[in-house]
Amino acid sequence: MGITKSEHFTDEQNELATLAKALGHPARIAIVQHLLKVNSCICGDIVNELPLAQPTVSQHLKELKNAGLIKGNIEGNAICYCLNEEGFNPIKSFFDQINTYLENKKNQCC
Amino acid sequence: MGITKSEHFTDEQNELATLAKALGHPARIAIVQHLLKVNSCICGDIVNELPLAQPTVSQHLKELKNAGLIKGNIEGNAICYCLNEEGFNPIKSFFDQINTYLENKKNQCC
DNA sequence: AATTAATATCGTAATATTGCAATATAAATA
DNA sequence: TATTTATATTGCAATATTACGATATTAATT
Repeated sequence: MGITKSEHFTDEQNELATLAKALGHPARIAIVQHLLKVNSCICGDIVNELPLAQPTVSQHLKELKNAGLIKGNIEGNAICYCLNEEGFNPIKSFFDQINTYLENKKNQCC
Repeated sequence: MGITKSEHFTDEQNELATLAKALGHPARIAIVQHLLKVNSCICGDIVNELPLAQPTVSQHLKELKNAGLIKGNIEGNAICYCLNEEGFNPIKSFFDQINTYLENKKNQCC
């Protein structure tokens, strides 16, 4: 990302940015969309779904997991992934604020 | 970002990722939050608000503008920025989907 | 016209991200 | 226990992001 002065921002700002950044790649959007569709699936299904090599998918899954947006359960020698409800809460309330604002403000700029 | 194979993903996935990436930095979250609070303000106010130099802030504003999340109106020799309502639509409907899903699914993983 | 004020752009160093081959790990199965 | 299957980790090259000093641009003011 380059040099980021995260110490100069609030915890909330850093948390929201981390969540947004986790969603800031089409492969990770595709993973979330796939989990929305199938509810839960093993890693191999996602590898088949995406146009990327297995290590690359594994890395994207790791980033989504680190951000708290998905969770993985060991299931035999496979790992079953699904969305993590609580992980979306901060970003959900952020967009709720924005939506409420935009609905009331009717977009009058300057 | 490194090598990103955006041609392998759908337009929707690329668009959502672009919007999320634009919000994936605490400075840009802070800018959006500030605009939420003051409705609109000139660039210089944002420079004073953030712990970053003017060229850096200008660059962050440019990225938010390129993503369509804010717009800037020339006002004398200053530029007045505010949120761009339509820009948030794709990401809004994406999170609406996620919220609807999570409310109905009650988070049953695997 | 020169100066000031506000913002953008350029250039560049430091750092982060992306992608994947090679390899490691861990569980199931033969 | 050797092999297969599923996933993660390592290492590295290519590329992107971040930050900011220096400088350019543009409009207002003197």
